[in-house]
Amino acid sequence: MEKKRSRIQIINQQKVLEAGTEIFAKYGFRGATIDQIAEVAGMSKPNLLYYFKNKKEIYIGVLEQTLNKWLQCLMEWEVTGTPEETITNYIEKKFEFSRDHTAGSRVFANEILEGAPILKTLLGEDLKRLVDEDTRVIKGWIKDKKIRPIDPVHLIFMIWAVTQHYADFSAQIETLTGKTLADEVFYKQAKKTVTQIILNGVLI
Amino acid sequence: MEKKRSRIQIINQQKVLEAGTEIFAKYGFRGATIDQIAEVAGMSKPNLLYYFKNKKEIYIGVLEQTLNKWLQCLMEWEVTGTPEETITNYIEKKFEFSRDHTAGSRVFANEILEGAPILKTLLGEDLKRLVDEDTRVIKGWIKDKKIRPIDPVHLIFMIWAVTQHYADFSAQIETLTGKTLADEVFYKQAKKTVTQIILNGVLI
DNA sequence: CAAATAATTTACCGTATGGTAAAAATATAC
DNA sequence: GTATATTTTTACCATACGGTAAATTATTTG
Repeated sequence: MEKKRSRIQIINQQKVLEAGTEIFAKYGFRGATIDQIAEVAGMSKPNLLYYFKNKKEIYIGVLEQTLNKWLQCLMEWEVTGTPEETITNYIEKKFEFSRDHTAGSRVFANEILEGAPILKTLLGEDLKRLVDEDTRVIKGWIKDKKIRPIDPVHLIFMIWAVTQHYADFSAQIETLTGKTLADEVFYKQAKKTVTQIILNGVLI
Repeated sequence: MEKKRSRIQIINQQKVLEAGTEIFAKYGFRGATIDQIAEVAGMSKPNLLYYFKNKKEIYIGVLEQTLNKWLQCLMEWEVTGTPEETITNYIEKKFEFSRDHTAGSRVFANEILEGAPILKTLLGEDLKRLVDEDTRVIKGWIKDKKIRPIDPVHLIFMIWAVTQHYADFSAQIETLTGKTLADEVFYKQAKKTVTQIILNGVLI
């Protein structure tokens, strides 16, 4: 039975999770230090450790929060429309996520680069279910000859890859174009081009 | 004037670079330790530091080697053929790179996640030139109405994103599909699907 | 084979980092 | 306002880590 969290607890735990997201995004679990996180969170290290008993707990908290947001984003799409509407909406949602949760996206990337030691199980369960569901929908479209016969799983990976790329590789993108997803015009142009290519790529 | 390197020097420096690639791929610069690299390289830490004067030198060595391979891969495409041939060949080259240089690809990803502190300059010079060149070629195709009018730079990012994804996120892909690019059938299927979607996406 | 050079090991050092104990300060409940 | 519980700070500790010095062993060169 969890004791109910005080007002200060709620505020400070959230502060730590946000600071943790920022630091883990840059340096991964091993590379991040509690001192860095504490500094960003605006509190002393022992004070931080009063809220999270060790580094791993902060990390798990950050991962959980991020994964939940991501899964929610993946679930939010409407399957009722045409393939064109559905795919457009799906890409839009993922682009929004990359723009609005850039740091979280990178924490995720770092975790997977380290071999997904913490997330592996969750990915194999929750995410697998979502992928299987999406795959079924796409296979239905193919059967009904609404889209070309492509391998669903690779289409899904393509969309994830591209949208994630704009978040994770924004340092590279910024160096090459001078822009990031924070730039409204660039954002729209990226989304439009990607949507266009994928739609033309799969629609008959 | 550099003294010429001995046989043992050449072998051991290469061993260190390979070990470094493996470790930096997983943990990034900050998260990697010299001890880990030394262990993988099969030598003691002081022995390793006889060949590279500090951690950063190993890292720079690894980055240089990887970037050179990547730039070479990007330069190797033939622009003389049709857009269809050229794009197919380009995607193929990038897929090959992801499969054959998975660890290097991840070192690169980690560096960019950390904000590309070392690579920023090089990306802004060498890579920028390549992108500008590719952009010009693609713009030519658009002008000649050989492909649809899409934003060249986002097409390039799409191809990079997808191919890189199979290297960087293979832990996730493996959890979801049970396969990696090392699996011949999976490799061909991924390449085929991606090529198909992109070609249909851009060709008129 | 001996001298010179290169490679490797052993034994360290200072700092950074994860984490703790206990006191001090602050907020909350009565 | 006082007692209680919560929060924060101060002062630490042990270990991990980056790096060095010097002695030892192996290799090359004449």
